[in-house]
Amino acid sequence: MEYQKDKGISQAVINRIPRYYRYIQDLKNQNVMRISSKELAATMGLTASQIRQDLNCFGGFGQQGYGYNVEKLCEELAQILGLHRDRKAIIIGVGNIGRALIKNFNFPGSGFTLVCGFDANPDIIGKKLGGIEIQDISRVEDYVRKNKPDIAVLTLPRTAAPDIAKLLVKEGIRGLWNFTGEDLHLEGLGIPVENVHFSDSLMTLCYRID
Amino acid sequence: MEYQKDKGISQAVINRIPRYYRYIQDLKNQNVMRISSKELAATMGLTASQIRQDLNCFGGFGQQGYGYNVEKLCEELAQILGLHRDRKAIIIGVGNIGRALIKNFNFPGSGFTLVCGFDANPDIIGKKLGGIEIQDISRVEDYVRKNKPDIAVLTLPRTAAPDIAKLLVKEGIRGLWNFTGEDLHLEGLGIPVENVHFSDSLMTLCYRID
DNA sequence: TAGATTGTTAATCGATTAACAATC
DNA sequence: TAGATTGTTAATCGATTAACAATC
Repeated sequence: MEYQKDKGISQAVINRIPRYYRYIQDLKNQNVMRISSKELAATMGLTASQIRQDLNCFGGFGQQGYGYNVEKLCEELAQILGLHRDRKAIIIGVGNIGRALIKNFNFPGSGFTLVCGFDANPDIIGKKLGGIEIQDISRVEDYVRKNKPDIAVLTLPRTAAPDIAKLLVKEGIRGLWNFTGEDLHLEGLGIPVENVHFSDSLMTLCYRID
Repeated sequence: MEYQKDKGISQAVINRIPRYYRYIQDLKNQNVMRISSKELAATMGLTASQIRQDLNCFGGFGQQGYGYNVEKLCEELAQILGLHRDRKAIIIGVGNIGRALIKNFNFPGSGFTLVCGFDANPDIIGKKLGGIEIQDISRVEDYVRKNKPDIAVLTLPRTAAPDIAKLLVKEGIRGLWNFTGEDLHLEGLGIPVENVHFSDSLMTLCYRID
């Protein structure tokens, strides 16, 4: 079954779903059959109440007196997240971060297939890397129009990010996973953007180790 | 002046400080002299009220009828975050992600100097990379005890993460920047941990592009 | 002075937690 | 049946927004 997006679900809840999925997947891999909200809460450092509230935004997956069936819940969470839809992703910028993602990151595990990379460096254009071809950045506009990838991973220099983002949106890209350090969500792009800010994360650590 | 850590300041506020710092730094680089909470709010997509509330957790940095002096506010934010304290960081695991961080990431911009790397691969042990030496992972315990680095960046395989984390804490590490995909904050480590979960971030994007 | 904008208190809103009837 | 645990409503808590007196 496919989940209808209820726009009333808060971002706070949505951000917790991948974490639930991770824990439930681990339990499944350990062949645990069932888990109660109380046990899961203890493992994850949450309250049982919050887990039940969160899951009930999407449906009643549990059973009174029993708890949650791990395998069923795992599948429900995958459905909620849309992991079985096999979205296509392209990556723009094949420097160190781009290469690290291409070679190491488990895209299918998050619902995506990485289909193509783009860069401006003639030394790598035409080469293959981690099973995908690296094309000239000048061809990205044409590529997106013709192949309709769902999202673009932005691992190019920060200064180039806003222009590329606008171009991609114009050609119909549906989401951006943004590693450039530039905030992109505000430009009224009209599509979801996930900004990954390494430096913000490290700075809060700097603050916290008094 | 040094800021005394007021433990009453919420995590929500703390997480916004690096973003304020980024925007104010940009304004400073563009030679903007002053900015009002109203203008800044419009740029950042927040309310003016929230900005004034947030900043006033740390002090009254503005002036009625004028707004905030950009250069002064920039310096205050750097002080709040503790960016001038020149913390020492080591990195554990020099695979693709580790290498990408070593070569590309601006550690000083977040208040840290990367001083040493560790890995198990004999091909790179003893080599230099991005100005730092890569040592044998077996020497990390001794190194931490003797050199007292402030934080460790964990870019090693997930399965090895919990054991290494415990060892580091035992030897006096004061914070962890964790890229392994394993949740580390729950083990009662007693030190701040920043977990960077690429897959969680990408999964929420999968959810949001209906 | 008049206009602008802060710092701060009060009001609102939303998210988390507690409680418990329903039910497996 | 008795015990356990859910789904859900109500209570609490915290965070955001609005309002405004203070003041530059």
